[in-house]
Amino acid sequence: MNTYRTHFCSDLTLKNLSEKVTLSGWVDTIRDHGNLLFVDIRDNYGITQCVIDATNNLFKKIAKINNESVIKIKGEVTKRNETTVNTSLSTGEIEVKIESFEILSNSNTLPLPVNSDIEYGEEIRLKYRFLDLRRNKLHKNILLRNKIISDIRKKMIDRDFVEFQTPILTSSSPEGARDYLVPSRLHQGKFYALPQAPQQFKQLLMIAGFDKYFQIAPCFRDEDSRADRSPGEFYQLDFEMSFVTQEDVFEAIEPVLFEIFNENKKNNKIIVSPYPFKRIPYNEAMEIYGTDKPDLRNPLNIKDYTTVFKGSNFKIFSDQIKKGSVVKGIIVKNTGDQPRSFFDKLNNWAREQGAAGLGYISFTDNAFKGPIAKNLDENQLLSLNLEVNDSIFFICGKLKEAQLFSGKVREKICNDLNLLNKASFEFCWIVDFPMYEIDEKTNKIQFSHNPFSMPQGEMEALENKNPLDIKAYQYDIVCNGVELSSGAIRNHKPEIMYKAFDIAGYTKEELEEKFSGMLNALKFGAPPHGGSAPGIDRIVMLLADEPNIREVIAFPMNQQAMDLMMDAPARIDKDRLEELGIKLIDKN
RNA sequence: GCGGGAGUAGUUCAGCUGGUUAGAACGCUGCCCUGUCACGGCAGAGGCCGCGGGUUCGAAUCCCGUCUCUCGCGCCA
Repeated sequence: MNTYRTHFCSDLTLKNLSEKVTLSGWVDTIRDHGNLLFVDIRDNYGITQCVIDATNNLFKKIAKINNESVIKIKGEVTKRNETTVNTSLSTGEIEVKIESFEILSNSNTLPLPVNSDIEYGEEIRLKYRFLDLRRNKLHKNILLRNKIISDIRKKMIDRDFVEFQTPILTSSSPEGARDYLVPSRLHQGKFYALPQAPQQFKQLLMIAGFDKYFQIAPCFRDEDSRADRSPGEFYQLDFEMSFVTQEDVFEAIEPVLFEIFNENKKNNKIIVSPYPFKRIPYNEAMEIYGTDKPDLRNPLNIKDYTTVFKGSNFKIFSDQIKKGSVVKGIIVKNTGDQPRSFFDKLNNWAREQGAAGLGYISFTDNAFKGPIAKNLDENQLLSLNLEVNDSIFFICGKLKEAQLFSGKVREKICNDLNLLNKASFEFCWIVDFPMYEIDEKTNKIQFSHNPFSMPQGEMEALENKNPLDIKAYQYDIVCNGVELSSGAIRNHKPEIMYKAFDIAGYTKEELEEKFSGMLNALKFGAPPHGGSAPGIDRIVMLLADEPNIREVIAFPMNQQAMDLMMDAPARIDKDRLEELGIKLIDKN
């Protein structure tokens, strides 16, 4: 190939026997037998074993090389003796007999071993990220990420989506997160904001007539991190389409997601749910799964048992029902014969979670057991429809909190009993999100999602319906309990926009001041349009089967939003601050 | 901002209800070793037990404070 190498470290096989080759790469391991030594040389593509014996005068020099030094070796490809073949390497049938070598770059003693798969602390991994990235797992994850992104790009372009770049320095957008701000030198006292998403720009591109937009878009939000939420920045497959209904958007992206998952899954045993994906209305998701991002691999469902307990002798529940509470229950198969401790542990867990407890009834040998059973009469017990060896767990509370806690119980029991079919990706759409909700602190009506979504029923619904009953053309896509994206059919009519904001307590003037660019554009002929934006990092995380998003990002920040390698954020020289017209205040 | 877990050698960890010189493995240094692939063997160096204070004859261990990392909650419409 060139002066550094004729082959990659994954290339050589018996076909290359007797060839004189040159390899360059990192010293993975040296095994020194005194008069014979092996060097495993590693590059992006693989590992090749090289060998030298003490009759060669280079022997002593090679023996002293540190791991992870970069070397170039020249030598002859030789066949390994049958007993010494290594079947776990693609190059395991040959080795290279070293004839000469050159150290291209020395490595100090490593703070973090590279040739090992054991877990290390995140602090050291992030500080020496370049070493961590050399290691097998992370290296593979990043290559997978690249493959997924290039696949996405191909598939979107094949479907006539057009790729755009949108500004990084922009102004605050309508999303609800905190913006990252960048001070302006030319306009002192004013700030740019990094985009939380290219939401307004993609809508403007639709208004500009480009019909189908997409972008592998960087998004910036100054919010606290989670295991599946990178601090600061993340990437979305942002897309938008003109002249479409909600169903058209679903039909456009479902095959892309299905193929991405099906073509990049770890092995062929993994099943990807076929499209069209299940559509679940928000209210139904809350009723059956107790969450708006259900993991459909979990076989447990929540049902309502309020009527069973309404007139029952179980005072704890029936009294609460009189005050407006509901009772939710989860039937779990094959648990009637679990020991008392199983139920006690769950009860204790529920208390730790802040619930009063977790009552249950189990049905075995045609008898109902458990602390609640004696409080129900026969008809009430039979109406539970339990089969032999079923248990049912009850949650009582105000609707929303009962739903949410039932969701936690559903997840907890599923995990404890290991009921999840891990070898599958189960997609669903959550649709019909409410347009508005009540702010519990202020009791005021506010947007529950993106204020730019089109309300179902449009102007007619805004004028005549109770705002809390209005649904939006707003949808999420969920996979295995992970929210991959939010999307919507947008509101493209200014008069509906004014009305929608009016209901949430914004005057026409406030709206025009905040979103003048967008609003103005809608007045010059905006097509009906909508889209969505699946999170790239989360897609890679699912496909790489990683529990933490930092494992699929080359250079992530830590939980405190610091880059330990580049030392960001950092203090800025006084001169620079002065230039920007910024004076720091000492909060202490 | 709040709650859980963690912080001991370069690294991953052990170290009991307080007790003499703080251990192991990997890595590092030196020596031995011609078929290993996590090579093996012998020897050695390496520690402010996160930091500060307190209790005690005595603290890695108990108490208080503080810092750092991490998971969750709030937050992310």
